[in-house]
Amino acid sequence: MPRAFAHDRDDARQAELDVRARVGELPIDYSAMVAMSNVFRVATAARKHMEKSVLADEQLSWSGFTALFVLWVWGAMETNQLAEEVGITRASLSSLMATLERRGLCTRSSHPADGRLVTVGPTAKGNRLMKELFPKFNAQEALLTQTLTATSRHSLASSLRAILRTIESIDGP
Amino acid sequence: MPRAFAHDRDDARQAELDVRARVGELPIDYSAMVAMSNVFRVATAARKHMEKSVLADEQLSWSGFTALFVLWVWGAMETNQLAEEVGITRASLSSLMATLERRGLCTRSSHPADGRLVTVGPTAKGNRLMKELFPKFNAQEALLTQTLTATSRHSLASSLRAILRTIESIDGP
DNA sequence: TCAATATCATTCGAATTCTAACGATCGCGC
DNA sequence: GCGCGATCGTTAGAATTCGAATGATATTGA
Repeated sequence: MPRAFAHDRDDARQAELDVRARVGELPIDYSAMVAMSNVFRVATAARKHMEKSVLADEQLSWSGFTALFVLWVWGAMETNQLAEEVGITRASLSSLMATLERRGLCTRSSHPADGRLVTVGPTAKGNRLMKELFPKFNAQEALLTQTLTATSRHSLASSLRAILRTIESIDGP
Repeated sequence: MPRAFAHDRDDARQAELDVRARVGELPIDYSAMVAMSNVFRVATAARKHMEKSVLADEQLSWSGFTALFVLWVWGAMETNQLAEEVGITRASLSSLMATLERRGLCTRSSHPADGRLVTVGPTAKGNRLMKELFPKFNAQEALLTQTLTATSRHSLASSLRAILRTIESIDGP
């Protein structure tokens, strides 16, 4: 088990002591360090778990799944907006869409009024795939959070939303 | 603001309703969905924030920073262990170490007793860099969690550790 | 009207990561 | 001693991502 982002309480405390010993007298916010490092660690481990248990069978990348999910729930939108939803740059979305379009899961169509814009939408095949895939994905989400009470899950989500608000107030929407 | 992983309570509720409308009568665990999607979203946004505000100046990748931090705090170790700490494969660590070694931040030395093993350690330059960089990194962690109370941060970390335990019990250590 | 500026999607090259395959090395059984 | 399977770090090739540059289109201002 990694020590750097240990999840056992004793190991976490030991990690804090180790860092404290290394940093010296510099002022460090340890509760922020422990909270954020666990966010990163869980996200990495959970994403890898999802990719292997759900996405690998369908040869779908993480971003590909996210884009398809967004299009499945909210329908067609412009590439600019989809890129923000997925959390990648427009350049990355451009190549991602090329991949998804080649597999018949998405379509691109130019905006009738503004020739610069491109609208992206899901195909029937794409929507069918997500209707089959999302319940499997969600079942794994439920599995990973099975030891948390409903109250803990809501508290977790609430704290994370607060962090997200702070980030967006700093880096912009 | 993205709708898919909205952090405003009303938007989050609306997202849940939208998904509910799309999924139909299939049973979905919404508290798990909201909790996990916020983990992913915060991790992505926070990582990008850190890369731009702290790591970009030093031309350091996320994994490069993580590896250097681990070596700074716990000292030299074998590549196998370091790869697990950083959360990348041994193959990825191999090329990462080549980069860090070329910049004079790490050293590789073969194990005297076991010719297969390679021990990785930080250089003085690497340790100096981390001593300068980590306080800046931590200051940003504190900034991003500034709206959370100490109790909330500990609760957040505790819930995340519980998820981590579950993942490791499924996917192995 | 039309040139200058802005915005958009895309392309290009570099960096990072992964899986699979490889060669080297170790430990075990005979 | 000596194969044989296991383990290690590395390499090769593919996929994904990004920043910067590009070309097309729209908008603004003189």
